[in-house]
Amino acid sequence: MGTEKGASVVTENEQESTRLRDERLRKLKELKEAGVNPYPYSFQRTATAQELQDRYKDLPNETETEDEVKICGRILNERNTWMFVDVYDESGKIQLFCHKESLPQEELKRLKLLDKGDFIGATGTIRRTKAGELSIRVKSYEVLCKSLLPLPLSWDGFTDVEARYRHRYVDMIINPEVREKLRKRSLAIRALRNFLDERGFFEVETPVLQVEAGGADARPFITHHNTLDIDLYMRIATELHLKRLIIGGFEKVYEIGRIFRNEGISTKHNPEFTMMELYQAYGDYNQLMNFAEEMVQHVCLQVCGSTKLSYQGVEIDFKSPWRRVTMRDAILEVTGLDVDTLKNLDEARSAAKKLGIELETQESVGEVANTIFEEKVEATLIQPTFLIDYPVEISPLTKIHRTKPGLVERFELFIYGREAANGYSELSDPLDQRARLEEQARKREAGNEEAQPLDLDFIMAMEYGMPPTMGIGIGIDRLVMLLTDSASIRDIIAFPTMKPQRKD
RNA sequence: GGGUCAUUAGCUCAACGGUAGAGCAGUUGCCUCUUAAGCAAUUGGUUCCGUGUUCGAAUCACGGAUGACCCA
Repeated sequence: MGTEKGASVVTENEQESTRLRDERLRKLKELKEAGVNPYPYSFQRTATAQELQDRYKDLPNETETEDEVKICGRILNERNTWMFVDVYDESGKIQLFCHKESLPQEELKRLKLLDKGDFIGATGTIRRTKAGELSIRVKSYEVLCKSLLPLPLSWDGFTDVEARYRHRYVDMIINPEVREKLRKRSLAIRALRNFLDERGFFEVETPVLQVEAGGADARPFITHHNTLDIDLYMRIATELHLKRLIIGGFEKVYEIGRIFRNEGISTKHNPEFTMMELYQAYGDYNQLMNFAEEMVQHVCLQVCGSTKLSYQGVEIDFKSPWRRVTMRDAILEVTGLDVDTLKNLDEARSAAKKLGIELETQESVGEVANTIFEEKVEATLIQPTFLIDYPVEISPLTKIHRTKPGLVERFELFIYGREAANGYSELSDPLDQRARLEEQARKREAGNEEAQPLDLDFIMAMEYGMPPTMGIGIGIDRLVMLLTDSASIRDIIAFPTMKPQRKD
């Protein structure tokens, strides 16, 4: 089979016998024969590694204490034939000092049966060595788990990108920054949730399995319900259900949920990702931009301790207020082209061509304008920027602009040249909504797989009446990428989607 | 979807058409000592898979797999 580095020890469904694993099996057997249970049930520690480091930070070198502690964790290094053992728990590292004068003869000999990667629980007294390392003079220890596979511990690190993502648990053991980034992700989501909860928002959960996957321009995953014998789609947005909740009488709702889009995989795209969408009745997109910049700034402060951060060597400042620029002005600034002067599709297409942009299926001035923006302007928006007032043609769920014909009251937030959020004054006119979704359905018929389906139940809900509403979706993964200075979305997803290894 | 590059021991990497190697880890022995870190000896390979070219292929060609980066 085609193997890859880091996985040759374990193939998909079988465990290859290897000399390194066999050594450990031998030790496992010897432990059992000595009456040791290598997989016991629990261990009561009295302190974590970091607690001890903090508690004894002023203990001078070459000092012994009588303070007895019990610690546990995974062994990641050993020096001088198991005299010094580095044990790591979630909080950090503590060194064990296993001296023949402190350990019973039998346990001293049994150290040989340990390996890096094993879990151990140790009891002993606190001391600091002459080299300044806080240690535990071990009086006794017990094996808490015998590991069978060797960890990729090498001075040069565990760097093979593919192996790291495929065996993320190993990556987490070896590379502490993996855990740190996931911790920050959790912190960011908690900060977001706290922010919304404090403002009276109601957290909801809407269906992942849907008969029609609407609310965004994307291709869905298809799945199948056996007893109903129907195909269902995995959601590509939470928008249409959250609006139904607004219609149902909730005035402030949000959902932080997994979204599935059947698209390519890249450093910025994972097929499943997390989105926060919120809807609030009686607000419009101007109010929403104020709210969004306050919210994102809050999350940034909570996670990074500052509104300024460095992303891939570029300083980004999340301090509000953020620049707001219309799509027309942004294009004008960068290209010198005023899209308001384009009277028809032909003019738009030739203007785009002059800018060196190749067009494909764009069938309206608005779509061409959006393409020009994406090609020429998007990458220049480094600091947080609200791009406002989008063409109606690409915004089927958005309310018509109150003063500018052909435009809608929509913004997208760009940071580091990437889309980070999308918000608008929600379309509440059911007749207009029906017309716009029918137009989308027409595009779908014409072969555009990303055009939105006609969700008749959603239209019906709208006909019962939806108050003026503002709504926004924020891509959590991309935000966390910024907050953790991660180049790849895979770095902030615990188990990113990987193509399986083919077996031949 | 297109291009470029990568894949060799558990990990990190050499070898560039002529006997597959190193460091680390592993094993054994000595040592009760440390901070990449004791000393000595030593094991370990489907060179990602397949088909060619060649007297001879990790190396060259073609096809495939997976990944990374860039582009659309």
